[in-house]
This record gives sequence, structure tokens and C-alpha cells, in this order.
Amino acid sequence: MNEQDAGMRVVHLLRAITMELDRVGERFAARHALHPTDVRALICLLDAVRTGAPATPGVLGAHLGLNSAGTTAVIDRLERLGHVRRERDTRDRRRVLLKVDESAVALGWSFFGPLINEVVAVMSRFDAADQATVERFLSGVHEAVTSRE
Amino acid sequence: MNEQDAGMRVVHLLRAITMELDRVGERFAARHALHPTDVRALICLLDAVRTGAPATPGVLGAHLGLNSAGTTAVIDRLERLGHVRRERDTRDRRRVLLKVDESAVALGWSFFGPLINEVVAVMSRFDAADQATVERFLSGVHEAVTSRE
DNA sequence: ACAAGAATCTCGCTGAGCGAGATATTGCCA
DNA sequence: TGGCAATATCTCGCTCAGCGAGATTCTTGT
Repeated sequence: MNEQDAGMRVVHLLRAITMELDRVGERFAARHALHPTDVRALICLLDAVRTGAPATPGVLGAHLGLNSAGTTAVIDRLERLGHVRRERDTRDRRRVLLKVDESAVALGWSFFGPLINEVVAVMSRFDAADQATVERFLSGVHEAVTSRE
Repeated sequence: MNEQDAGMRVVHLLRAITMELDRVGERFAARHALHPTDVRALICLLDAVRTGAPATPGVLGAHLGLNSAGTTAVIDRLERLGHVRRERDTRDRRRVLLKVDESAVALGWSFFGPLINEVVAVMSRFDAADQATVERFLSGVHEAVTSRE
């Protein structure tokens, strides 16, 4: 049980959690007549709302790894469902600003709420110092994985 | 900074890591002329090899959430690339056993190797007790997320 | 034997996402 | 100021992953 083994086991755990969260997202998508990509788009848009960053098709498409045609299609679907609406930017009239509807925020919470509750429940089994350890570890993994080519 | 907040931050970290690992998988897929689904299939097949469980189209399709037609298509693609081959089960001749080729195992390692290294590197910044804490936490999350409807 | 059921495959179709190019707008620079 | 390259978004036509329905092959209980 050396540290190499622990790394291995943790990788497998992270992978298993990742796959399971993907499945949760897919089930959520199916239950709300959304595609997995639409869920990812919704999450991205809600992040933009949280951080106050302006959401545009260009930013969204870059985040999702779609080209402009695919991005237009995603936004069309979300707009048809009433989750976002397009508004021309008055400053730069080439750009379109994506306004997120209240229904999308509610939808987001119905997705994340239960997950947050479960993770809070698991966290509550640890004392403050261990919670901090977990957070530092996940931050480290996040940075490591984000800064890959 | 109460425990609710910590849970929230950890959920966001897990989500961010999940999304980033998805992107890693997608980049890996693109670089090897695979579809994201094919990568998931490959991982599932390698798991079967590791655990010694027999891999069949039925099991694979169930894991991937595909119907039988889609499953056949995935296996066709992997077989065309030489990563698996079909073999009739001699015991139950309705079944097909999926034999994983050496090239697929190598491919799997080229995917997981770097990830394992990075996680091991992050883990090495923690002492044994904290590593155990991380592992316990991830196990808890895994269980919680797995046992959802 | 034969019917019911199980595992896999075939066929035709829908639709997500791509490449290429059209359109509208801005900003740089002579 | 006028023209041109760059930027943001959208349209069109196509490919192919995955679906539903049903065909095929084999097993098992009676």
C-alpha cells in the first residue's frame, strides 16, 4: 500500500465518479427532454450568470468544443425550450448576448441540489481539518488536469 | 466558511474535474480516430480484462447505455481498428465473447498513464494520513453517487 | 419436439455536429 | 474619410452515431 498504489486507487475512484456523474447528467437530460450537450451548455451558462461574465455563442461554443454551426443549434434548442433568449449587444452589434431564463436556473438547481446534499452528507462525516485536506487535494487535481495539453 | 459552503465548493470542484476529464477523453479520442463512446467502451473492456469478467456485447451495451444496434456499431468500429475481435462462446452459442487485443491495452495505458502520474504527484504532497482521508472521502462520494435513482 | 425466451445482428431513419461559405459589423490604417 | 482585414454569428448540405423494430440463431423448460 505505497503511494503509487494509493494514486492508482484514487485515479480509479475519480474515473468511476466521473463516469457516474456523466450518467447522472444523462439521466437528468433524458428526463427533461435535453441532450447531454444541452445540459453542459446550461451549466456553462449558469456559471456565466454566477460570475457575471457575459455569455455569447462564441464563448459557449468554445467551452463546449463545438464549431459555430453546432453552437447555433444548441442555442436554438435551448431557446425553443425557453431557457435562454438571444439579444443583440448594443455596444458591438456583431455579438449576441445569451440571457438565461429563470426556468433554466431552477432546472440547474434541481440538478445540482441533490448532488450537493449528498456531498455535504459525505463531508459531514469528516472534521474541519480533513475537509480542508479534501478541498486542497481536489484543487490540486483540478489544476493538474486543467493544465494539460 | 461552514460545512455547507465546503460541500458546495467540493461539488463544484468535482464537477470541474469531471468536465475536464471528459475533455481529456475527447482529446484522446480525437487523436486516435476514436469516438468518445469508443473510449468509454475501451475502458469498460479493459475493466473486464482486469477483473477477469467475460465481456459480451450485452454487458458492454448495458454499461454504455446503448441499445443493441448501437452496441453492434461500437463493436464494429473497435473491431475494424483491431482493438477487439468477436468469438462465439462455445458454451452458449447465442453469445459473443469480446477478446481485447494487446493494442487496446497499450492504448489504455497511454491514456491512463499520464493521468495516474499527475494524481500520484498531487498525492505525494500529502502525508499518509491525509492520503487515507482523501481515499475515504472519494469512496464515500462514489458510493453516494452510485446508489442514486 | 416445441414454445418461450435470450443474445445478437440488420435495416431504415432521425438528428447532432461538421466544413464551407454567407452576412453583418467593427476597427485599423493610409 | 474610405476601403479592407478581422470578428461574430448564422445558413446550407452532408456524414455518421444511435434509435426502434424486427429478423436470426441458439438455449431451456416442459
